[in-house]
Amino acid sequence: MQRTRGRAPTGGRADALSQELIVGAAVSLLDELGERGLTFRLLAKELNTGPGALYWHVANKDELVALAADQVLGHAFAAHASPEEETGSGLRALAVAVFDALDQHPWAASHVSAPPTLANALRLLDRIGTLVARTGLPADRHFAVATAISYYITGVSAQIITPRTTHDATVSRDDFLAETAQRWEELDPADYPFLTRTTQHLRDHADRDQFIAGLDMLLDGLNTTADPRPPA
Amino acid sequence: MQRTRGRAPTGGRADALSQELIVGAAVSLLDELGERGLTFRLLAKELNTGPGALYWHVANKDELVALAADQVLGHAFAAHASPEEETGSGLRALAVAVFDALDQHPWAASHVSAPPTLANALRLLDRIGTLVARTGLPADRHFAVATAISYYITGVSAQIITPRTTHDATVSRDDFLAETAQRWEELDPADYPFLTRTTQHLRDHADRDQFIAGLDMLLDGLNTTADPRPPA
DNA sequence: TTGCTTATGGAACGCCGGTCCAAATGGACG
DNA sequence: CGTCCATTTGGACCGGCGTTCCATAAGCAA
Repeated sequence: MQRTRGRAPTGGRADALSQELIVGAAVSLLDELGERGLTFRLLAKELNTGPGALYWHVANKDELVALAADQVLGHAFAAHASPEEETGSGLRALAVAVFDALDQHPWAASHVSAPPTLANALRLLDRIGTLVARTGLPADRHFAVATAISYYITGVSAQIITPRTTHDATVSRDDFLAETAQRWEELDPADYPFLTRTTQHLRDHADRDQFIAGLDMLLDGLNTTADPRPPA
Repeated sequence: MQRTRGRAPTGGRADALSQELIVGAAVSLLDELGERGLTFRLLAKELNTGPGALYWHVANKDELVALAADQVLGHAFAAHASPEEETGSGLRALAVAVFDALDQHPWAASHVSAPPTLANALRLLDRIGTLVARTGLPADRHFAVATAISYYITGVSAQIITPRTTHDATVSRDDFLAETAQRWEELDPADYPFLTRTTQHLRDHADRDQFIAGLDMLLDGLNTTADPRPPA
């Protein structure tokens, strides 16, 4: 296997395989069929080759999916693009861009991991850290704060988005929420005082807004500790 | 399949199978071998039966793992136990209890999902909501805030804990961090100004403290919006 | 042309999740 | 105490998966 090395020294075949090509095709298949539907046999057929050839460019399925997820993470930077913004909303915009990217490729949400080793995951953490460093925060807290934000972005996105890949595709999100809400209503209010009271909010909530609501809480906490106490 | 119904009407066999028994054995096997190592064949052998019998009590592997993860979540309540505390540290203690429970069963971290349908996931969200409701927060924000905290707890725990299940068990966590730190050091500081600067923090950080650091940021954000502005 | 490295792709291996169904079990009823 | 029947069991089996193996092809250097 070549793995880490770059392209072939020169020309190569016209129909040459490459890791980028394989990962690209994998992303398409994952979008279409989900993680369970991605198969080395199917992927090979898609690329007019055999399963064995793929293993020359990719170690195994885990690595393939990880690379595919990292490529999706790259979409977020393409959409975001502008690193030169003021601190607060810079972090906010970056976070939302990541959420949106993962939202369009739900299978990827549960495969972006930390501490990052893949290219785009590295870029993400670095950008967050750079934005955090522009705050008034003492330097020795930069790492903890940056990773906390990074963990929030990828972890909470995964929590919100992943369920969509699990549920039967035949039942819509609204129907699923309505069902869940009804089940909550049938619980004993003595055991579940909160849930039985909040079913309407469950029905009405928008995933993206919830991600942002929590994000704003987190960033508010950041500002509280960043500025010792701003004038009232 | 019986699935949702309770026990057999009366006695039943001495060596009778049950969902609890199966899930309990599954947890042991998952602790020992991880998700990939859990097999219906192996589990059946462990319980002195055949794979077919298990499917009478459990729909499929996904459900089995979800039930097992929910049982692990239950451990957190056993450790926490005291719902009658003041608001701030009540949420904090509950969150940490969940993190610790998942920390001891890493395979479970990526399988606690929301919106909850399983027993202990429901209990968790309800407790969080109840504690949030004791804050001065307006009632129409309870749902968003409670789910944000719930998402943080399960999502960030998963981010922090899950990688441990992936890495080769032969290499220690410290070695892995050292390797990663070195790779970060070798990056171009022009492309990765933050990462190349913060490798020592990566080496030294404790996972549990990082979870708590982010949690405190989030809860600070909650207090900021809860109290309009406390006296200075 | 020759020899070697790089890359291919199809056959084969071992194992898995899941289904099927013949048989065993043990109360309910007479 | 014997018969019946719903419940539950468990082993054989199926299709398909990830991965490995290896005979072969394609490009490159001499």
